Amino acid sequence: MYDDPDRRIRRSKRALAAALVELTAERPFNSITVRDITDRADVGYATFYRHFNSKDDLMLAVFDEITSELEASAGEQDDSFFEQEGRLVFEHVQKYEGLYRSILQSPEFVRKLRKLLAQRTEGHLQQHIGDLQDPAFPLELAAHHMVVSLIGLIEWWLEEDMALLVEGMARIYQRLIIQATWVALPAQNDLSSAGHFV
Amino acid sequence: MYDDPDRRIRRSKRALAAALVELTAERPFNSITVRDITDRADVGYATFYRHFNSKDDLMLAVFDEITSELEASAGEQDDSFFEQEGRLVFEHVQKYEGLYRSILQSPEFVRKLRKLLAQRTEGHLQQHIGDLQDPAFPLELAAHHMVVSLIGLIEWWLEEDMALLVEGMARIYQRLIIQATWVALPAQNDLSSAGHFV
DNA sequence: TTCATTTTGTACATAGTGTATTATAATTAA
DNA sequence: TTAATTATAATACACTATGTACAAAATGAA
Repeated sequence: MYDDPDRRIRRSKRALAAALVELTAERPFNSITVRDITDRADVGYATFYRHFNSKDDLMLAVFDEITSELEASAGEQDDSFFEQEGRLVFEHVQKYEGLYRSILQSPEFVRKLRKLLAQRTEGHLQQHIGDLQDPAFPLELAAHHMVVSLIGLIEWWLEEDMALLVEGMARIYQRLIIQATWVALPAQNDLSSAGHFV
Repeated sequence: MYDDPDRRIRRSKRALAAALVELTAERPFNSITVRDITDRADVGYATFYRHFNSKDDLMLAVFDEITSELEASAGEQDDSFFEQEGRLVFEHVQKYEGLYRSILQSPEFVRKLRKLLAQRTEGHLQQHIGDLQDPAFPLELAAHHMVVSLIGLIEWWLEEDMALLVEGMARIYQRLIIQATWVALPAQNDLSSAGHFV
């Protein structure tokens, strides 16, 4: 995003992104106009449209920026993926609170976040489970459930102004979502086989 | 909503509500304007604003209308609440598919739907569990989780164009959400005590 | 320094919202 | 049935926001 050879372009994009982050920390995403962003960034109104197609487009770029950071830290973990994931995610939320609050208000971004997480989650489930699929309970649905629940947990945490510690949320996540989903999977519905998850 | 003494008011409101339901079955809620609704309802543009403050306000009224129907059927059940709930909800979704698709696109209505369901769910949990609360895992969070997951399940079902039967979804709901959440609750984390839920 | 490109400021077309007005029509209450 | 009341339709209007167009000025790359 900020890798253009022309310094003016880098400067404009950076200013617009920073302005959006600032504004989303102050008030709801819906209430922010393109003019608000360009004013805050101290950039001409038309300049915005040279680099981004819409307000959502800018948000998407910012979103990609910060999620790649989460992806990177999650990528370092490997077989201990599910144990670490909760902590990493809640730390990330804590760091980018305002942005998460905005993103979670916009169905489009929630969809994007879901897709990102669901893809990873299904892969990891497949890896742990093998091919013991039940057509009455697709693995894809299990992954979807885990992701939706995680996002729900994040929303609840933010609504409660992050009263619980990251570690507490990670533990609840582990128990209520990871472990619970594992147990509910048709092929291995006893705790003893839960392996990594318990 | 339709209980005004003046027949003209009833007629206008009914026409506007029906038009919204029709339009939401055809295309996304966001893309529908007030003018679209009044055109479809064959009602004057300004008339809309005599009865509703906004497009959302109308949707809210329609939403209240159909959820009261769900509430009524759920109210008939009592101690077998959690067993029946899944089937009732998925039947309701099937009946009002277009409306659910619209509602689930709007964060505001999702919030309202959540509140409605969460309140009921927390009450039922309390009733089954008593006062064995753990501050590290509030009952309110368990209820929130159940509701968010249920809505997530509905969304997945709609995305898959309701390929699974109502009964199948109800069974998955029972297993993946009701039973799983019960097991994850701190005080009774063994299957044998699950009582109603297993 | 030169020259290509970006930026700026502004104007404009478009689209949607919500309010106001007024003649007309429907409804209620008497 | 009639009179008073009230809703409706049609339209105009102010307002807000979006996204595009264009010429002049500023800036950066070479």
